[in-house]
Amino acid sequence: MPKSAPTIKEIARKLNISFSTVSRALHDHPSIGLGTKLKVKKLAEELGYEPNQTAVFLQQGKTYTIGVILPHLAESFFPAAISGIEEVAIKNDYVVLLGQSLDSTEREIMLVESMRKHRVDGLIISMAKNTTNYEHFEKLKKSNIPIVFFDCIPSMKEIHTVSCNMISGSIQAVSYLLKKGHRVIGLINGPEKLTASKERLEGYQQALLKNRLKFDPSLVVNSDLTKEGNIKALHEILKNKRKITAIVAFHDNLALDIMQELDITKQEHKPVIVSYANLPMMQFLKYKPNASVEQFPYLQGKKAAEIILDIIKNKNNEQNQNNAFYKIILDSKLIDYH
Amino acid sequence: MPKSAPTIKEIARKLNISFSTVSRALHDHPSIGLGTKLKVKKLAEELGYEPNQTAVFLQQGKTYTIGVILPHLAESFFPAAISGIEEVAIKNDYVVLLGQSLDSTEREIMLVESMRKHRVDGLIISMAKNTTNYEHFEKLKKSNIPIVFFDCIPSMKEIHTVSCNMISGSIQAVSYLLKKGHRVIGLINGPEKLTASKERLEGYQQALLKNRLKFDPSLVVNSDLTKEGNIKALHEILKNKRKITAIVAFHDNLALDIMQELDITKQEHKPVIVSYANLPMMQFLKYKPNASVEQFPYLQGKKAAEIILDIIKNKNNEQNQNNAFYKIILDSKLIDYH
DNA sequence: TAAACACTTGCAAACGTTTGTGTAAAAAGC
DNA sequence: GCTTTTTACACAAACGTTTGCAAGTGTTTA
Repeated sequence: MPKSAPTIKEIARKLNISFSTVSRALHDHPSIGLGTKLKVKKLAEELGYEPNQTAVFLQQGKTYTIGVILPHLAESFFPAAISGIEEVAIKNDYVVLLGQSLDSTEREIMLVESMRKHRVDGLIISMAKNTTNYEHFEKLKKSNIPIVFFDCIPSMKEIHTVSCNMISGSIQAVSYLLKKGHRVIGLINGPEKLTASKERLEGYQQALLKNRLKFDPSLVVNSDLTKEGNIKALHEILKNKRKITAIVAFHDNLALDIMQELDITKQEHKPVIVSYANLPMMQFLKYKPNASVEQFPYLQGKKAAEIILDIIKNKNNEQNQNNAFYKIILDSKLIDYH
Repeated sequence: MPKSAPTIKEIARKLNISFSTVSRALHDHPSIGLGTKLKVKKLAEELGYEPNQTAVFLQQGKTYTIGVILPHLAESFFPAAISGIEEVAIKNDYVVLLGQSLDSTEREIMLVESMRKHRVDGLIISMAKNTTNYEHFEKLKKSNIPIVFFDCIPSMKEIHTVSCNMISGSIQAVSYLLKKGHRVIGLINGPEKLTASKERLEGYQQALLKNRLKFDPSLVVNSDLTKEGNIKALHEILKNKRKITAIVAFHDNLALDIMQELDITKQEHKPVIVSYANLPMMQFLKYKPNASVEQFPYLQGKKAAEIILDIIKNKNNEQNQNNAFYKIILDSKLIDYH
């Protein structure tokens, strides 16, 4: 029968001193005599004493925990982001509470509630794709729990955000193709309403403009990002009257889907493809896009964690009167695989 | 200036009743009058009251948190395992504290300490690959924090474990190759001391035995699992006097490395390859092993979580006298890609 | 009419800390 | 040898809960 963990009171009793003295001794408080300090520390060591953090949490009103809610870990973007978050958290003696929303708003709400109950000091969230109601986030703000959004960000006012600007990467992607001589470049984009899609389109258009080419809306199609949707989008775009020699694909996965389809249907002139994500698995692939836009998930996670810790630490300063909101935008970058 | 969260005491003051009454009212304690019960609940709702869990934790000596420590999330095995864990955790109103050891013992120790300080109710661990000293785990056991190990398990007595029996999968893998007519089958294994490696070898030998073939030790080489190590192992095995027509590879990643190398060095008769992991990315690959052994990470995670919760919940029963230890072994299964 | 009983509610201790304040004894000043 | 300062410790409140026990009503029973 394992005895329960030793407490300060236990040490105090055994040493016949008050438990406040024990507490101070363990914290090297200057008003404690060297002798007792040593005695206390020795006994604490012997008993394997560890402060009960839940008590400390209650006392300090802090849990040294940051919550992270994201759609899922299957996409390699998120493990990378978490690693960035964890790195910063560990350095600051914080700990990471994880929840996957699985892109379900309902589950996201539940996770937010759960983390609120567990009194996380701050929250880092990549929103579920189809969340449109932000009440649960508002409630969180009212609870005085700071949030930093990254990657998939709600369209709310007065929030802290970290994101990666896809426009720059898109310009690079299209410019890359233009430089290679392509003039009829298709864009298979994601769902129209997504910010991510809008940014890709924006960059696509800007790159054309820069090169004094006219934007042809018929060269842009949207996919719902399922495998069938991707294939459908591919065939749709190939129907274009003009001969498409290159395609910008919303994501590496989409790129792989359509490359497979191009292969299966034995297209004679396969278009050159560039996409987004720069998934780690790409290094293993023989047939892959020509280039892919890197979104620096690790860095995004790191930044988000730094911000949340900064907010947490300055929470009680006069600083918080100064209602400034972080809005970090990293630049994406095209990675050429050849 | 956001006001701090409302407490039971606040509600009590506003209603001019004692806070113990409030507490009981909120918990639907039978001894509280219906009238006050309603009053209390109404006001609690209005104020947006949420019990301060850290206080509850302190009171109950539980945190409703389970810690998960694993090497890293980059390998898709672990996100799947976490998903299984999270699923069970959520259903039981538990929450998941995550830490990546990055296969560093030092970091693993730090994480264990950190989780212990945060008083997780239980811990699920996939050990760092090169951890050989188990003091930190022993200390945990002494602290009366239950642990369930999965995937990579220390060779300790009296621990709870969930693992996937690679022997069955290995037998299937080799049998698969034998059925295809291969008689000289190489095995590129992982580091010799790993249980995972031992099990693969064991299965390899058993399959041969079953088919009355003699085991030839020269057909087995070990790799350190770095890319260079994998390539080196490939060339070493190909030097064999006998003509190797098939290879069993320790892991899909190893398989991909050596397939790339076979391609680069333009071997005329490429051996057929089967490997382990059944990585999700395989579905995207055109050139991949013929088959791969699935280890059911989601299921392993789920089982591990179910066990840890069972232990936590029965901790104070007389049950814990009965020193039984869970040892769940799932069977692996060969997945044929063709 | 007193005793017994529900039914409600309040009081206070407990969980394990941290920390402000009070107070002895020891050291210093004169 | 007296006051003053310093040193080293104890006391107690607080963080927000839960819960055993006591106590106050009002109602039923003998």
